[in-house]
Amino acid sequence: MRVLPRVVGECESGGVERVVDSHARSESVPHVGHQTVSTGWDPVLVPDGRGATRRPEPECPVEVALAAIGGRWTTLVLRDLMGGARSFTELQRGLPTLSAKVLTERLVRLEQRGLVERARSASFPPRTLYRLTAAGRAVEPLLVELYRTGTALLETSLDVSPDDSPR
Amino acid sequence: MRVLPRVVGECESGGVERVVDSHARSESVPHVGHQTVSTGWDPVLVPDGRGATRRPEPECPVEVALAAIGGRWTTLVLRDLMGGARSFTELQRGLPTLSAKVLTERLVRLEQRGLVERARSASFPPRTLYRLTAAGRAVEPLLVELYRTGTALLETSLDVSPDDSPR
DNA sequence: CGGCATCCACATAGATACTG
DNA sequence: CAGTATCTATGTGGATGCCG
Repeated sequence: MRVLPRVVGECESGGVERVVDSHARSESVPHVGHQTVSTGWDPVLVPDGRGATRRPEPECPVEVALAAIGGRWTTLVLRDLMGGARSFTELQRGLPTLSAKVLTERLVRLEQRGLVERARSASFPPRTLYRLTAAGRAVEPLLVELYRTGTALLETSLDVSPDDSPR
Repeated sequence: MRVLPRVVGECESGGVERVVDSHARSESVPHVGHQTVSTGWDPVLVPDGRGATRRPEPECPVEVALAAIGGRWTTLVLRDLMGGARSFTELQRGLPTLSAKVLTERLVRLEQRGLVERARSASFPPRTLYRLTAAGRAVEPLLVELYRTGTALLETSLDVSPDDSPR
């Protein structure tokens, strides 16, 4: 993904460029700090300097969001966790063809990113519950928007034919 | 993404399930047609049957949206095209480290999906212009939402450390 | 139950070189 | 200008099997 494939986004920090020949033309990207400054792009799309980048940068908000939901199955896991805490096995039951390996990977990543927290119960049988954190719940509007946009695309170009997406 | 990466989504059509043992428990996914029916998930996340799936299905709106923006560099290309029509070389100038091969791939996919249209001018020197279609413009709110969510994630979990996302 | 360790297959990104 | 053609490296998903 991928997704991602990873997927993509946009950023820019301070004076990171050293490979490109950038110092003779100040035409665009006027070395913005962090606030709303004219970047040459629509300010709705690029509200601050972190989006004014010429390549995929991990610190770019778009990249951060894509990384959070990126990877096959991830949005489905998030969807199921939006309904409340789930155990490993419950998640597997909800997604029967998802292998334990991939589910583990997804949960580890989501936990590393702070979207999910793991709670092991000391009782018997031992149970591990996964639940969304505040950060995890913060992606719900994004999932809704993905659904909405996908619906719009299906209505606009009603062909799409067999899929061959990168991720 | 890889956005991509592959990434993920959710769907369901008519009576597609034949692998799973589904006919003794009508607990969830009550064989919904297309309208708003109780699926066991939050109706905000799963407004219709296409989102009530147990695996990534290409017809699911979420998958469709992710496929549209999926793949490294794709959101950056879309961002630049949001500013108006661009030639191949102009796009390359805006994204200097993006190889011609990948840019070509992205543009072909975006065109196949109906998000971008190509216009060759008969004049000399020959110029090819890429511009967004109505469907392409329809993804702008999604890009905005990605930026917003990414910003929220950066504020919430201000660690994220070096990236190791799948896509 | 809740995973981890392997191995495999394939898709994709990137670099490089060439062309109508 | 606007791509195409290769080749390679890596990553990511899936299957299978084992373990505390």
